[in-house]
Amino acid sequence: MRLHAADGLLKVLGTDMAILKHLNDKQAAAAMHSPGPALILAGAGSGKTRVLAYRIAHLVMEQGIPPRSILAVTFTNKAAREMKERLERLIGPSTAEMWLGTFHSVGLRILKENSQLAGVPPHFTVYDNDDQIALIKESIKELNLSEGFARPKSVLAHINRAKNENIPPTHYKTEAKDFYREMIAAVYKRYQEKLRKNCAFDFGDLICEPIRLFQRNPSILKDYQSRFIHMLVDEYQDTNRAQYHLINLLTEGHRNLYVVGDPDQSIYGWRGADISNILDFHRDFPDATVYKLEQNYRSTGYILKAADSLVRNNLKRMDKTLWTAREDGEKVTFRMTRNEYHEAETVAGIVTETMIREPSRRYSDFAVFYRTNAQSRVFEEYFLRHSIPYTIVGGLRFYERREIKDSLAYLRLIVNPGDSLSLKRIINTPPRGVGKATFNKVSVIASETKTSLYEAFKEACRRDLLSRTKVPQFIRLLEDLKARLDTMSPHELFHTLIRDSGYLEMWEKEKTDDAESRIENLHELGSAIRNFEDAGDGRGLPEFLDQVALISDVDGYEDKHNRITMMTLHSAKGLEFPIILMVGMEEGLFPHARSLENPDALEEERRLCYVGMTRAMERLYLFAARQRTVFGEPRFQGQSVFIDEISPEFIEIGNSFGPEEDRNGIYGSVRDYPTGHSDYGETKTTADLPWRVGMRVRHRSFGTGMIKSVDGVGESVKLTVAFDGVGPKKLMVNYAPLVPLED
DNA sequence: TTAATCGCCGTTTCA
DNA sequence: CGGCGATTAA
Repeated sequence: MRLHAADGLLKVLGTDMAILKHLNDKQAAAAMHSPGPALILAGAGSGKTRVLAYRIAHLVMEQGIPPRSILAVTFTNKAAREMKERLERLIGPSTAEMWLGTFHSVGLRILKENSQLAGVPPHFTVYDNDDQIALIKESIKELNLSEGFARPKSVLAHINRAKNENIPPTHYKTEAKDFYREMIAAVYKRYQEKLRKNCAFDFGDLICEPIRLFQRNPSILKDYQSRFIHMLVDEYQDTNRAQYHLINLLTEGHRNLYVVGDPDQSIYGWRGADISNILDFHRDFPDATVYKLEQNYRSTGYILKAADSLVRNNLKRMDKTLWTAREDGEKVTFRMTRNEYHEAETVAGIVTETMIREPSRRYSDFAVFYRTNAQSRVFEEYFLRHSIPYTIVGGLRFYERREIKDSLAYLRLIVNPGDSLSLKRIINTPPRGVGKATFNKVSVIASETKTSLYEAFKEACRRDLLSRTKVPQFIRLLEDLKARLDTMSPHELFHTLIRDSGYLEMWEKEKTDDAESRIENLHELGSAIRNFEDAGDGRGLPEFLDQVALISDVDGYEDKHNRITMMTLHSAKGLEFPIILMVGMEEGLFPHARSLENPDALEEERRLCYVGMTRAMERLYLFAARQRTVFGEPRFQGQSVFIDEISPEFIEIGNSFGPEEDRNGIYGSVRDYPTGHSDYGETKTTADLPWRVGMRVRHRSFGTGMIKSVDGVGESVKLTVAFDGVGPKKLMVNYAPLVPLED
């Protein structure tokens, strides 16, 4: 039965035939599940994305479900985009009618479609973390609380947690047991009022507000319920309470809820993810069919077994056994290094050596995973210095840079003049003669007239209070651009704005390298806007700003460049690489110190480690540093418990020191590492080494050659060797199969 | 009002 | 070590 003509592959093949051909039995059964609730327990690398795609194809092509009646939620925009491309190939362009996005983008879309009922103008703003902090600081000040007691960061954590559980300020207040919680409740209330005054939503609101909208307008909910006949949720183990609530509302009539997930990969507990959503799925849907996908297609045997032996240490766990038809491959390797510099060097050594030994290798085959973003710096420096191509996913995000946030604030203000936070950010950037005193004066006008700050500044201009400042001409510029919002192209508007507001000039006259790169970033933002525009269907500035707000780290990541990828373990979810190098495997860093006293948090760290390990297809290396500089102070932490928890038969444990240091034991040679600038804490000199310029050597694959130069010290020595007939190669003696040639 | 300097403080992970 | 807020000087 094929009610919907489509142009994709499956039109010719027959969908179910294709499913039987391209999926294994378990996958096929899951993809062809008949209506009603289903839980797909999909282990790492078990092909869940494929199942999800074929499931949707099956619904459309065989069950005759119109694409517009399908709502599919993924974890990142990138995953959504990939799913969309895949489906397009399978079923053709009707894919465009489906709702396919992240929870946040779906929430945003619902709110945009019903902005009036949600009580905001259609061009509301989405606030990010920094905006949230700024708003909370304002709230704390206004309530005359001290920032020492009400620390903005932890207040935000509490508020976010409440929103993750769909708890509104009023409810929070009645539950508040102690003084601290009452304080939080007060800030939460004030914060929420401020959000509305600014015509803004935060991330939590993108889930909670649709829920509220539906509860207050049952007919609207009905519309969505009858529209979306099937709902599919990927990464179900990472949904939070509020999302769970939203899912239940949307599916309560037809109960066609199809969720895919893996409890062992739940790593967002700190973001409110509630693992019991998946563990207790059978309680909510006793009639649900459960499908288990346990065949792993990604990793070699030892990698999989090592990861499995680790995660088995968790007590709160659904039992499952992943297996692979692939060969055992190489054992997982653990290496203790001297310090973080030596760690970077060792990692780089393995990469370059592998590149030399295996000619078909590309840099993009490698990924470095770490627990915290701060760890990337050392690697970045090392790779930069040694011209090893790399790319970093996440970290200081493009859209979080100051110049970008400033320009976005300018743009937001034009789209949403109610956004007082953005106004506050840029009213005196560049300096326009608006200091504290002036600002307060205008704030008073705002509260007297009960308008936004922007209106208040306009009013102040009218009253001629700001003639000493550059505000009047600035306001004129904004008004002018606001009027041209619909006629002028977004990138033109952007360029006019940063030019005429003096923002660009502010950086131009600085003439530092830093300022120069900021200007480059501004141009890059300009082209990002232009690309967005060119991508089509009349989407303008407001849509651009929405999209920017929901962008994630991995969203922009493309592996087409031949570079080593570096990212946090959290960003690594859903990706895979032939060779993985996981660094910083030290107690206190990974598992992180803050999880050590809490068993649940420790289990989450362990799952995070599991996620990282299972990204590896062929080889997995783990590293720790014996000494690491934290807060500018040297710290010594032992190797991670996770190393000890991996069954010894799957892992080979060693260190990257010479035998001499090894003899000193773990802490024995501490004083050998001067805190000064002696490169890698190494005390040996090149004189100790057998390698000398001019010496002849033999390499297993390159044959014989002569040493041209010797760089570095100790066993981190790098040699440049001119091989006879092969040419010059850079090698690390540590890893290169190199022997001196006796003449 | 603005710029410069001092001292404190705290590190996960993110849409 | 680095970022931010508060304090001070111009």
